[in-house]
Amino acid sequence: MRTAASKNASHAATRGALLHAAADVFAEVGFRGATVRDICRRAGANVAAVSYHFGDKAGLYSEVLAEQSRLAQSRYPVPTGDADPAAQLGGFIRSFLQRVLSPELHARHGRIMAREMVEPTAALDRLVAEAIRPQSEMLREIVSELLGSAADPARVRLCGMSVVGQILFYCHCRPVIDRLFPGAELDATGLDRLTTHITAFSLSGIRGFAATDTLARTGRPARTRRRAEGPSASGAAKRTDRT
Amino acid sequence: MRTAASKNASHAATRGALLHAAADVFAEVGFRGATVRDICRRAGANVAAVSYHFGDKAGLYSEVLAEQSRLAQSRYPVPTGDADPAAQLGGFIRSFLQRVLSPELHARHGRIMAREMVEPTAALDRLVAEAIRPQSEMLREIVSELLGSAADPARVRLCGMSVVGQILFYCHCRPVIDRLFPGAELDATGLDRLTTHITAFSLSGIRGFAATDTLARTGRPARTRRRAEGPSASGAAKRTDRT
DNA sequence: AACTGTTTCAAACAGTTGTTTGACATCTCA
DNA sequence: TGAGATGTCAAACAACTGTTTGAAACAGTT
Repeated sequence: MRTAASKNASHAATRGALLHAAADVFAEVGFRGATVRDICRRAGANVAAVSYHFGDKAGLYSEVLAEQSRLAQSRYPVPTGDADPAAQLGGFIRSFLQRVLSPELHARHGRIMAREMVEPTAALDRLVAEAIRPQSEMLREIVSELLGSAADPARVRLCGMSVVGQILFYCHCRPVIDRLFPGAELDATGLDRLTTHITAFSLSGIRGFAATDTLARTGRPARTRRRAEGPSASGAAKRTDRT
Repeated sequence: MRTAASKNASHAATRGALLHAAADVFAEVGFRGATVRDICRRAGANVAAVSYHFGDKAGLYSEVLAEQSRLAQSRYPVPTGDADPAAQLGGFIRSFLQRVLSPELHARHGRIMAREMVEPTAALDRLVAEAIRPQSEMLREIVSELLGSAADPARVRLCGMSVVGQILFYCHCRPVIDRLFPGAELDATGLDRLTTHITAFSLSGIRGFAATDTLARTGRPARTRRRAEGPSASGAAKRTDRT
């Protein structure tokens, strides 16, 4: 049997060093591109260490994914308060952006998550269950409040994805953005600008749908107040967006 | 010297078969995951064929990327007409969605592009120059018209990215979406619903910024007409969103 | 000191990778 | 027909992959 705590400090040490180095390597070149030799070299450990501590490369990756997810969540949690829905949405967007784009987290967490979403491994199911679905549920409640109680659940989902899509774009397409608009850094103030823009854009977008229900509740036909819009815009959307 | 056309039909034949098979394989497992042996097996060609026809694996990939980009562009071009800006935006969004999500193109073009954006190879520069930047410029002009002539160029850029972000989300995060909301297929009618939603959402979002300028032109202070919003919403955006 | 379980390590293993090689087949043009 | 270019092919090459092995180093207990 093992003697509780003191047995061997080196166990936790090399295990931690492996997780640390692996996060860097996986973020840089992805799961496939990463080699256990490279990871172990950076961690100052032997090649066999991965097999010993995590079973195999996939086990190490899965652990890195879970740890990065926890770390980002505790570093920038979604602020839960009794604020109005608009402020709640702003808080959700801000914390989300910080998790995937803040310089401290993008290099590892953001890039690893982006890769995992585009090119999923067996670890994605666990990630969805433990990290992504709870976030999705939070956003659903916020958008639902903004749209009004009578909102179509499908519309709530679509609006939620419109919000998240805007956020993740800067994470997933960073290489393209850097080439299209060089010099547009994403430091702290850049993140602030992004937060305010996406929040304002999304609030307008969501309220464009909410207007219908709001007016409906007052008994006034929604159509009379709508401005003329493009043919494929909300006019058409009202009839077709069902599921 | 080579004798023009008739020399060897097998040249173009195996070259085409390689491009065809390579597009499938690269879409399925990415550049790194693809093996030239697998590609050649599917193409019914010898292992040495890739080296002979394209120099190396990277050359083949670069050619696949360029060909897929041309193919998608010619299959679903952005409709250019003298329609009003709102309809133009709808057309842009529709064609973009079809290129990356329509069943015929998503399996190859959409997935390859998604991978290339998240995990770029040396071929990304060419792709940006030949395919992405022209699209970006088209969108810039549409959004610019919607926002009004006095619009801040940075705001135009941000709005454009908000639009594209919504679109690409369904392409990049498809594995996650399938797990979060199983059964939500993306057939032709699903694409229609998506088009109308994103168009309506974006028009509202963009017009939320345009309102300021519109009101400013009438000489009326913008603030007086604004509803109360979240602190991090458009109120803050007005002051901070500059670059 | 001897014993125990734990952790590290150099070395090796078996398999796959992209690419090259030189022989062979096929075709064009003189 | 024969010279020469062009395309295909099986085989081999060298490098790298994840993982395993058995011995050695280590720490704590008896």
